[in-house]
Amino acid sequence: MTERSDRQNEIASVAARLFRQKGYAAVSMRDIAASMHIKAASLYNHITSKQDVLALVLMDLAASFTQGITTIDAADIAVSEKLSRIIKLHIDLTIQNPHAMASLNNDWMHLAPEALERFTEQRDFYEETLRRIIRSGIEERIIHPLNEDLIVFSLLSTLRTLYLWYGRKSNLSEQKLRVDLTAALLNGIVKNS
Amino acid sequence: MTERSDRQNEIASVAARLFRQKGYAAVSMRDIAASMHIKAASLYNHITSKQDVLALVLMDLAASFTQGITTIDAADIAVSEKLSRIIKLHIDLTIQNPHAMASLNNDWMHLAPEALERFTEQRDFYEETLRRIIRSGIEERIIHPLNEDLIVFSLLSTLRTLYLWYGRKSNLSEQKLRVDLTAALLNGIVKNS
DNA sequence: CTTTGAAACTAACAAGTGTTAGTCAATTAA
DNA sequence: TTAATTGACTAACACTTGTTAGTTTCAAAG
Repeated sequence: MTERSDRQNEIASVAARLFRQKGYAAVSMRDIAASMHIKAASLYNHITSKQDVLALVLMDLAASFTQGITTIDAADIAVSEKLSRIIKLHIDLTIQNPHAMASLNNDWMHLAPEALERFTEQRDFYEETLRRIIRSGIEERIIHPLNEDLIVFSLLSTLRTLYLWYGRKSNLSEQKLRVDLTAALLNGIVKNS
Repeated sequence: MTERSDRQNEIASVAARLFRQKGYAAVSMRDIAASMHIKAASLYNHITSKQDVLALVLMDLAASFTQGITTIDAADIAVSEKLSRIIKLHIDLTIQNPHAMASLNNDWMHLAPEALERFTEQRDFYEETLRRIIRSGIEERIIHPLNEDLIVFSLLSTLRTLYLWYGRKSNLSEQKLRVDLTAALLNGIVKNS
């Protein structure tokens, strides 16, 4: 895996936007090319296949999540602080890559077999790490003793689909988003629990 | 819109499963036909187009959500009870239509224009109704005064992606799912809030 | 200048797409 | 028994798909 050229990054950026709108399968190489004002064949001077474009869109972002949660998990901090930082990680990466987040959720199954395996490995690792954090929180009596898988997926469902509505509705600042989202996810929305 | 035939329901059922696996655009009419052990052309004895199949998959389920939240909202019950019932509504409909739920999230933009408009109307109505419920909860001091759009989408993100993991992980009963999910969403996961 | 390299282009391909037309066998209604 | 309907079939259509081959343009390096 060599360094990515500027043009490759442009392709990945344009493709991510289109993938988000219509999904990987509904976007043609001619669509991507037209958005760059070139012809489809010209794309192949920079990439080797359509699946390669998808990998360009996904794999860096997936690696950022892997690296992010690894760092957080290794830190010597309380479980609740780890969770707060994980929420912030998702917010930061979503703001930086809103379009690619859609493909991360919906298009990853169209990766070529080798890339697909690397992707699912990272995804499994991420979920497993988060589950370990949740479990230790339950053992420390810091987290309510609910089903731990349920907690993991309840958190991830919201965090992974942040891209769907950040920026669309009442444009709250990144800071208020983080504070309110952390409160909603960790402390709940109903009073006097 | 006439009554749906048995064969139409079979097509919708098979298509929903395939749409979930690969997405609408990546599923061909020949794929759907092969899953039913007939030829693609034979499908057109029962449906008029591929987009029609998608409408068959989506529109009934969308109507169920609309009807469900309308009934709940009209009931003379506390806000927290409304929220509990909305959570149950999502659980019930997800268990009954796990595959179609995926298309409801990811494939609706491929509907033909008229169906698309009806769909987005219902979706907007659903979100607006939920937001009104949340807002009245905040005004009654029952719900924490967080950003109301954030609360709506935090809840819906989890509820709409239930299909992704129900049945996959530690097979908890429908009852425990409902109880724990309600607790996690409404009361939060961290103690002593 | 000349050469080289990158990056665009045109043209074309084989395969797959949704869909239509026309046919035929079997079940149902008269 | 006959007529009509249903629902499968084969064959084909016009179009789009990802991709390759070969060519041209043009700026940078020698």
